[in-house]
Amino acid sequence: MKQSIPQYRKLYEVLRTQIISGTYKIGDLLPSENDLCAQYGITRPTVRHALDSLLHEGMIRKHRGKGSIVQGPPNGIGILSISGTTSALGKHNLRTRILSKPVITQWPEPFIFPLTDTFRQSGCIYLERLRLVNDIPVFYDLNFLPNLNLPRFCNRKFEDQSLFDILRKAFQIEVTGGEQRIRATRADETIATFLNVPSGQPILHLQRKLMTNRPGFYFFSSIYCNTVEHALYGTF
Amino acid sequence: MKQSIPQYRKLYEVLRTQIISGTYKIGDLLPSENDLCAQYGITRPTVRHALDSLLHEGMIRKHRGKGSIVQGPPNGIGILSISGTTSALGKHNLRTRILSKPVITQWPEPFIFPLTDTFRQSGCIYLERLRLVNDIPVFYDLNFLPNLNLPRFCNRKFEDQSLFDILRKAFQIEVTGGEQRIRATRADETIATFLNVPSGQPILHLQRKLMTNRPGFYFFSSIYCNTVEHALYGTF
DNA sequence: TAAAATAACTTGTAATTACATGTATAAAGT
DNA sequence: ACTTTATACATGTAATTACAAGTTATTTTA
Repeated sequence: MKQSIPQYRKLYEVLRTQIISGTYKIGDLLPSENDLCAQYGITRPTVRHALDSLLHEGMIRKHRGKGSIVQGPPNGIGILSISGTTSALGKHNLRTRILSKPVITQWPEPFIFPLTDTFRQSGCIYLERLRLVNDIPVFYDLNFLPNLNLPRFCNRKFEDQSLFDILRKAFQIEVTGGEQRIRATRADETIATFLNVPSGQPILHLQRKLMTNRPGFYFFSSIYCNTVEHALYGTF
Repeated sequence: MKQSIPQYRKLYEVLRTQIISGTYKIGDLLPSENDLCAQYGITRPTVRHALDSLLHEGMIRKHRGKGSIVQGPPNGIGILSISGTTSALGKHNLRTRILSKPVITQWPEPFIFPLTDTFRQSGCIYLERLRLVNDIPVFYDLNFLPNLNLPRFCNRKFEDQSLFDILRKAFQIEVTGGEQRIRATRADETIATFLNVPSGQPILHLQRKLMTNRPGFYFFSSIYCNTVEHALYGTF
C-alpha cells in the first residue's frame, strides 16, 4: 500500500497549498495535530513531521497549548529568503535587460562555490543581466548554470522573464532552497558603469547557490545590488 | 528525573560542540544513530530529532545506508536566517564587548521601524555592543528593546553572553522570527573607529526587527558588519 | 459579581516497535 | 580472477503509547 511519496510529505504539500491558496489565512489556527491525524488517517509523529517542515520554512508558528498559527506564505519574499528578484518586487516595477546572452563556456577557476567534476566537465551556461526598478538599474547579476539537460536553453528569450520562471516552465525545474553569502564591497569600473553609480560606491554583493527539485542540479548567481534607494528586505 | 533541557537538545549541543571543536572533522562519519542511542541511553527518535537540527543548519549531511557525514560549520556567518550571531559562529571565536551598558531612554525619532504607542510610552532600553571574531571587530550593533516587563535588565552582565541567551534564560523570551533590511553603506567616523577600518569603507548595514514568543514583545537591532574577512552566510 | 479551581483542550518530549530501503562487505558461485 | 549473491548495517518512514506542560473556557467557590 506504500508507494513512493511519504505521508508526511503529502500532508505537507496539502497544507502548504492550502495556506498559499488562502484556505487558511494569516493568523488562522490550523486544525490541531489530533484533528489532522483523524482527517488524514495518520498518526501524530507523522503529522508533526509535516508541521515541522512548515515551521521550518516559516509558513506556520506554533504555540504550546494553543495550536499552529498560519504565518506565511513567506511574504512577498525578499530576495533574501527565497526566489529571484522578480517575485521579491512584483513584476510591475521590474525590467530586465540582458547584457550578455547565454553562452556555453568553461566554469571560472576558482569558482565562488565548490564544483563537482560532473559540473566541471559539462561546462557552464553563462548569462549576464541588468535589472531595473522604475527604470533605475539596481541589480547586476552573473548567472552560472551547469550545461546538463537544458536543451535549447541558449536560444530562449530572457527579456523581462524571470530566470526562475523559465526553468520552471520550460524544464520543470523548481528552486527549492539554497545558500548565500553577502558582503559589502566597492563598485569597480564595470559595476559602476552598469549600475550607474560612481566608481568605489558601496555595493551589496550576493553569492548564491540555488538548489532545485532536480537531484544534483544546482546553479549559481553573483548579484551586485545598488542599495542606495532600495534595501534588500527579508523575513525569517 | 529530567528537568528543563530536553534530551535531543543536549545531544544536539554535544555533537555541535564536537564538530566545531574538531572532534569530528569535515567528511567524517558521525556514530550511527543506534550507536548514539546506546552511548547516550536514549532512543532513535530522540537521536534523530537532534540530528535533524544539525542537518537543518547544514552541520551534517545524511546518506541513507551510509550515515551522517560532517559538513559544517558553515564558513560564513549565519546571521541571516535565524538566531543571533552567537549561535551562528559558535562561542569559541566570538567575543563581545559592551560599548554602552543598557540604559533606559527615549526611542529615537524617527525610528527605523514603526512603533506602537505602548512602545513609545514605555521607553527604550538601549545597548551598544562590539563583537569580535578571533579578536577582530566584525559587528557593531545598536539594540533597542521596549522597557516592558524586563526587571533588572540593565543590571545584568552582558560580557560574552548572547543577548538572545539572556532573554531566553532570564525572561523566557525566545526569538521566533523577524524581518530585516540590508544595505551596503560607508563607514562613518564612529563605525570606522569601532570596526577598525578606514573611514568610508563599504560596510554592511542590517536593520532587524525581532519577533518573540511573548505576544506583542519585539525588539530591534541595527548592525554594522565588516564583511572583508567574513561574509554573512544564510540558507533558505 | 469576581476570583479561584477545574476540566478539556493544545503542543512538547520521549520510549518502543516494525518494516522499507539504500550501502558496503564478505561469502558463494561462475 | 571476476561476478553475483547474501548478509549486516545504515538511514527513512510510520504506528503506538505515555506523560509533561501551556492555554482556554467552564465551573465552582468566596
